[in-house]
Amino acid sequence: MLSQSIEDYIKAIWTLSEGKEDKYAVSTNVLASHLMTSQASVSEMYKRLADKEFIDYIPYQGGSLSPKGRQLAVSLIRKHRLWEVFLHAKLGFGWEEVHDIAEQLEHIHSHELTKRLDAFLDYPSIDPHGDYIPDAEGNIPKQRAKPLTELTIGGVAKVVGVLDSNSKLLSLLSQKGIGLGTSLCVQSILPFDDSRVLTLNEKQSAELSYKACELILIQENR
Amino acid sequence: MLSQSIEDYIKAIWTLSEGKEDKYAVSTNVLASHLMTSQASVSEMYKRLADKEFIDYIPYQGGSLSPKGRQLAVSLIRKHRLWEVFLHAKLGFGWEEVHDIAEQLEHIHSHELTKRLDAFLDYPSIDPHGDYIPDAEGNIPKQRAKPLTELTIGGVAKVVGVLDSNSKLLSLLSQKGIGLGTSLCVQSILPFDDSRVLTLNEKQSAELSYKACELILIQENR
DNA sequence: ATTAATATTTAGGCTATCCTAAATATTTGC
DNA sequence: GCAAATATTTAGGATAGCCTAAATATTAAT
Repeated sequence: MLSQSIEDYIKAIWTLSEGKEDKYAVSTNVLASHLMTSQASVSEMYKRLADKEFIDYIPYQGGSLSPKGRQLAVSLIRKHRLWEVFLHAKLGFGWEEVHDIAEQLEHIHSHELTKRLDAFLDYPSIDPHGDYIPDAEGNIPKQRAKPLTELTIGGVAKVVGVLDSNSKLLSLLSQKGIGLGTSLCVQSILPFDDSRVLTLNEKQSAELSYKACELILIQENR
Repeated sequence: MLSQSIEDYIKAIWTLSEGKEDKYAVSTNVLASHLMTSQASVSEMYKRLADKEFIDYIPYQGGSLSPKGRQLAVSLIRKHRLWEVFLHAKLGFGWEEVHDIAEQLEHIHSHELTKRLDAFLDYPSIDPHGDYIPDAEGNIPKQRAKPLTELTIGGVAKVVGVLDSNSKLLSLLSQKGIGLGTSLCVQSILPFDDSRVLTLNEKQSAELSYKACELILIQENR
């Protein structure tokens, strides 16, 4: 059984090497200030983590996650983000309040719990901050989802989430035929209020206010 | 901030002195075997707990919860049981599976979380094992709820819960006009299958199978 | 009431985790 | 390419828990 402390270190290393090249090593310096602890503690923990084969550690160079470490990190991130969705969508916490509680909930050990929570939440793919939730196998999209307002005219993308569980927004969207997975294209941007005219699933068209577009997260087709 | 270990001790002392007289002292012996630890560890922890004023401790006599300790214990029990309801009613875990996970969840610190969870679950008063859930002020009924099958003819009681979130049972009950708070009296017990004939709220009467009565929890009027 | 049995505490150690200060490597500036 | 600045590790020590074995209290039995 792993201590909370070990899990915190692993998650921090993952976070700090997000988007960096493979085998990116995190220095004790950077990790210590991220975790608000001393470099000495990090140095010591690096040895312990290397022992347990969670990281590859070269003294004076820093640590990088091993496959085993990355798997643990991603499962923590998955739990963290699923709990954030729960707190926001089911308990009505604001997106800015969910982090600290999820920080504790992510350490609950139960594979079955995670599985059932995922199903209960209807298999969400993004959390209330717009970050992707790794799937059960640990896969996670590389880019961060961006709001529909950042899609330029002619751009084609897929809806991956909505940044608010406000039921009015959701009902507006379902009324217009927009949901998770909907493929859309920006046809034009109207003058004055910047409303978007969209083509949905290459068929119908719909108009959506700037305010609504800000809360819709998309993943652009490459 | 309190450690998980301290919380476990406090909860164990509460559990072991449940139903006993006020100021009932729990011996190191009993507590050690309950927590599967050594008596020496308990003895040591007793000193720490007494220091922090969670217990009154007389060496060689054992420890009893102080008001502060009792308050902490009850808040842990409350969280534990609320999470059990969540796991059972919302995530579909069997009542026998919920304990171990709730054991971890009860240590999550957030007053607001507990409050919102309580509301989300619609302020339940019993957990999936039929135990009462302390309210936000820490009040908890003394007796355990018992199944309707244990109410004798002529006995009057109030429905305090249902031991299964099986929606078929719930819809059967609402169809018959039985819900939380319904006051009922056993008019007769039918031969052969032990079905109960009940008087509801001193007005209508209803018949209920033994199988259904087993899952309905009541609190007898004194 | 004294001894035998039982319960409890103390002593002495262990590990994980943290800390500060000192020692050692590495990097950078000239 | 060496000295100064910076980064990293090691040394030494603290605390919370846990353990076993030894010492001490209490209780029970004759």
